[in-house]
Amino acid sequence: MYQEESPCHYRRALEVVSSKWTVLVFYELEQETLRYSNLLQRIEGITKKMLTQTLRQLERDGLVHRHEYETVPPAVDYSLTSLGLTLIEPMRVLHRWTDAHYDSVLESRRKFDSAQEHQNNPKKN
Amino acid sequence: MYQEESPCHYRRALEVVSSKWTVLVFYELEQETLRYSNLLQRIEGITKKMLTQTLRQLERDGLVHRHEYETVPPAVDYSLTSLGLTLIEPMRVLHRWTDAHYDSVLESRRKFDSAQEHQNNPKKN
DNA sequence: CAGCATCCGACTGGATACTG
DNA sequence: CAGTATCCAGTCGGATGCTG
Repeated sequence: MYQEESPCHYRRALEVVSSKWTVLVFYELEQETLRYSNLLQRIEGITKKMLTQTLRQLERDGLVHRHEYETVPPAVDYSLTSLGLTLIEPMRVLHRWTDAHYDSVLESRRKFDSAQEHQNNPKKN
Repeated sequence: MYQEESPCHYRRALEVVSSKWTVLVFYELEQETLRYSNLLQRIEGITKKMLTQTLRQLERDGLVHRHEYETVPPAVDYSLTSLGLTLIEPMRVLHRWTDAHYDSVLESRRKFDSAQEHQNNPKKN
């Protein structure tokens, strides 16, 4: 069983995937190779700094391939590596869970928060 | 396809699961109901503050149930809710990916880092 | 075009001490 | 026992400006 193995290992691995922008970059690259500026446009709210940082991380982890064309001005495009492709299915599973259960999470939060309210303002009951 | 749906939605949902300690707490509770102090002992390196914060979040999200016994001194135990149980399989899938591919990630990092070294110190070649 | 460098406020999380 | 409160260093990430 998975319980017997190092949970730290597991946790560190999750970090590969769970940073704020990683999922969104992955999301775009899953469909097609894209250039830096394409990614910048498509991923709403991301800054150059964060995009670069995220791509570097993914490249370092071997999940994304960076291809630089020797042109002026420079052009660079990014695509998933074969290792990156293996992550798509696990991410889909998580995505499916999201679709199926995220409403329940939101619902639970509402209940929890209003319960907290009643704790703090038990006046009008 | 999942691409057509809001990636933001997806990202926010990932946050449910991807905080530093969440996975480890889940990991322990997957097997059995545990008391606060049990969790504190079992999860190496976690502080009371972080454990409490993580448990509160999970409770708020409806993934963990908090049961408080009206005794002195107080006793509290935690278990997964039925919603929490639905998350186990997705997490297992991610875990399996870890086992299968994390070495590749580490290997890729080594290569990337030593390539960076050569960039910075191209002396001895 | 595809970044890198810098500044800086905000948030995170660890250590420690205290409490019903 | 199961937390809460406070302090504080470190990190994250946004804004802005510069460059090959």
